[in-house]
Amino acid sequence: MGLDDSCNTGLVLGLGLSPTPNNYNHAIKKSSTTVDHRLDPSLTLSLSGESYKTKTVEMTVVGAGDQICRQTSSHSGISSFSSGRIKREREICSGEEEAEETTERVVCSRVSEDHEDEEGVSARKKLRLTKQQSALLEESFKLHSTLNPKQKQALARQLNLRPRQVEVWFQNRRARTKLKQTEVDCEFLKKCCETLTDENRRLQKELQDLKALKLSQPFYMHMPAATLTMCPSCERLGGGGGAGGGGGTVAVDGGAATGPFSIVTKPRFYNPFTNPSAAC
DNA sequence: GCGCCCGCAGCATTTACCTCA
DNA sequence: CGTGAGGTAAATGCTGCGGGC
Repeated sequence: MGLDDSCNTGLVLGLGLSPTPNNYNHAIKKSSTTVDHRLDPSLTLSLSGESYKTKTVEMTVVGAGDQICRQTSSHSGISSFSSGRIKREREICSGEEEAEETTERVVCSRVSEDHEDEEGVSARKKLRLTKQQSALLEESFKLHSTLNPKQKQALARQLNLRPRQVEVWFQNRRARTKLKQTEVDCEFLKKCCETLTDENRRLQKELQDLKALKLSQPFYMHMPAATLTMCPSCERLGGGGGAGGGGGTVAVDGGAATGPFSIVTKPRFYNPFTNPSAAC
């Protein structure tokens, strides 16, 4: 992630406010679903955002029959699905049933097969994807973080999974990516905050030193030039105009030639958002 | 053109299962 | 062996968007 990536988000770090990065986390957590309306400082974690539109695909909900064959686990590995999401189940499942003969792949289960116990409580068993399946899904995710129905279908067929499972996997995968990115960004912002705090502290101290210097040498202007002190950090002559500063804040001048000792100054205030190398 | 409804996809959040220390 | 934490598959509810009317 480049620094610019996280800095073009309208995020503002304000010095002088108590740095509480945890608020950031909270904000992200609560900005649910209204991605477009984020006004709070936030990081936009945009994924590739392929947009596609599909037509309704009709399917027949197949009855029982598929078996779970787990390669690496000793559990039965039957995945169950609540029947409440019929809409979701209305996906193309053609071809899934073709995979019955495979000996090594996970095969999807069906709603009707989902054993409910006597009380009718569905027993949700967790499917564990094989390494092969995970690897292929990962590969696919690298190519596209979202899938169109055809891709989903093809992938599902390839993996002997139901399209819904592929879809869920991609959803969860996107969520994990986003979470990871959020953590990274949070760390980055913490560092930025620390850096800026340090910088501010340093500048405040520098200002105090300059003020003290000015007080101790009130008539320095009449002294020979050789005795003038030079600011060690910015190579600006001490006692230059406008060193008064207001209320503890450090004025960052643009190097305008106003006083008798005006020198072109280096840009002193460093903004981690524009100076990535120095920031973190 | 505009508003309404519908279907769909994606997301955030939650739940539940599984593994492992 | 029991347990808690962490990972993750799956469920649920909501929102935004596009298309049809």
